[in-house]
Amino acid sequence: MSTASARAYDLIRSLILEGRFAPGERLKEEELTDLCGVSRTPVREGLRRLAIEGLVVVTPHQGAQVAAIGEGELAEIYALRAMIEGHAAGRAAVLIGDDDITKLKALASEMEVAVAAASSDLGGGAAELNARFTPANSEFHRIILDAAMSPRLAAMAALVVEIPLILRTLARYSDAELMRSLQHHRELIAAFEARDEYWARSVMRSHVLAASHAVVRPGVGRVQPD
Amino acid sequence: MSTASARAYDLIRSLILEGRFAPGERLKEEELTDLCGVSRTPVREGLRRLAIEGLVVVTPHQGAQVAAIGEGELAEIYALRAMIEGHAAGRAAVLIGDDDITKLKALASEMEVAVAAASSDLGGGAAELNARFTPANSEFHRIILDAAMSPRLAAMAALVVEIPLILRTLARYSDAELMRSLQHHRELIAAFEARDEYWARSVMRSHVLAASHAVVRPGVGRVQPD
DNA sequence: GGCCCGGTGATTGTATGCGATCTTGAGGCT
DNA sequence: AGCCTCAAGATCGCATACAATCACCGGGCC
Repeated sequence: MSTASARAYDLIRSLILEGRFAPGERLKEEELTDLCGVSRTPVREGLRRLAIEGLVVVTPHQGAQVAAIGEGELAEIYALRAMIEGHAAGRAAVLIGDDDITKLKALASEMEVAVAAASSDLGGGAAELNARFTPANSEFHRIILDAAMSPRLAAMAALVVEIPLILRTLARYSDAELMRSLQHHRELIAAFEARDEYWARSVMRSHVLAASHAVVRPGVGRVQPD
Repeated sequence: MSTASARAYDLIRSLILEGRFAPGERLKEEELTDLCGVSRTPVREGLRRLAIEGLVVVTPHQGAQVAAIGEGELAEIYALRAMIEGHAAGRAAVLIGDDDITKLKALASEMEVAVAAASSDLGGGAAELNARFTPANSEFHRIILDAAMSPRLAAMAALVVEIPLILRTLARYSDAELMRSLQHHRELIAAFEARDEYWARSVMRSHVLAASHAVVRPGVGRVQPD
């Protein structure tokens, strides 16, 4: 139990990402105080941090509420994410170490196993997929981001990576889209091993934009062209 | 005097940007309390905000210190800035209104006048340039960013726009570089009037990358290719 | 003489109290 | 009936007090 502020931040954040708070719902500081077991001061700090990450919005003298995002906004977020993570992948291709590539391979395998297991027993597969695929996928992307060795880039990524998670969209992925996602992971690893930053960036962009189309269906509108 | 928190944030921020605190210098909360005339609580909030914007770094139980950035880091920051502001310019080209374009023209003229005045009376021109050119330039970029209508994009820009200002690099611009900068402004306006997002993005990228080379001299290393 | 260790001062982290501001509801006026 | 006004309740913002932690320094031990 290091700092109370970190605990408040982590707890509120996970509650939001788990969907325990509805988008737009007002978050009263005192209420969160009871939930976290800490005082209002660290709660406030955590809330401000989340506000900057875009998970909540705070309006002066009115408190915080869970961020609610529209379709067009989501499309823009994915476009930004493609740009940011593409850039990160490009840098990572130059800077990444062999040990990290090894980890990426392990994670790619794990995701492949998860998808295979989910498609074999149909029905209850979605939940299991969320439980096994999502953490590995997050870790996969995190390793690449860390390999880029740019704290500012990481801060930018934080602004756009977590928002889509509020919508927990994985269940809407079709089998074809999942397979394509797995192939993207393998292709990224190949690009890293070739130390080809342009290739890595292109694949990552494709990866994110493909996910974008899986989430915001009718057509994502403007897409970042090369 | 709206909120004390905002005042603390603004004051500390401007003090850092004015160079009143040396990079790496430790910022004690109580000391800032005296400077701002507010309590420690809003000072802490402002400090955390600045930390996320990258102007200061806070280490637990050790307080905050002004961010110190190296050459390589600066090059990376400019690369990110080219990417972010380029994207913003592209979006702005589609979304910007005629009134904003009018404002951009006025600002471009003002900067041209400032440069002309500075080059006529040589010597003390640099200070005047900083006083007249820099605010107009900041406003110019801010209008474009606002026209992009993406709060997350604006948040990303905040991460990379202000850091180079710590180094107050304008004095190192050569006359040729200044002229090129002015031409970029005019070309950007032309791209906006043509509603050509690709053109606008390219020009903005050029604009930022040119500035990058004016600041980190020996060669900025990797540059974001098309 | 160098290194480890504990005490002390300073500084940050947290809790709580008070004042300011906003929201909400009822009541009166147009 | 609809709108405005205003008062009560609730909630946020800020200040201050207390607790936890860390850095520094002097002394003892190896």
